[in-house]
Amino acid sequence: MKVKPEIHPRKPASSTYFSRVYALVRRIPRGRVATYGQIARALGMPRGARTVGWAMRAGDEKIPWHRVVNARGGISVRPTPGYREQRARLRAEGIRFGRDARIDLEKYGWRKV
DNA sequence: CGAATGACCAAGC
DNA sequence: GGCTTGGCCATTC
Repeated sequence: MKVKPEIHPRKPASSTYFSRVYALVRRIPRGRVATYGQIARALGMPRGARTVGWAMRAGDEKIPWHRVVNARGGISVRPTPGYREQRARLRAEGIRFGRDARIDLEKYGWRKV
């Protein structure tokens, strides 16, 4: 049976790109959400959505990471406890989820970017 | 430097 | 509408 690799968080990113991602994520207003791809584009990486996801995973608790969702308006990170937490936080900000646990990006999407 | 990683995305069946 | 595939790209080892 396969040994599962531990989910040790890789070192918190201390790089400029991540910092830039964090800076942008911090600007997402309460009650709004942005997508990974949206943030990536805003930073000049139209195809670097995955990298944005990494920045989140690298984890800095000071940022409103819960306001970042995927392009379908859904929450990633499902098998983790973070999923419930993210959903709870968003709902606390007045964001409603559809039947498929999806957010209406037309309504709650952050357009500032 | 090469290989692996991953909280993504768009396109194709 | 859901599942699979390939591409993306910075960071890590």
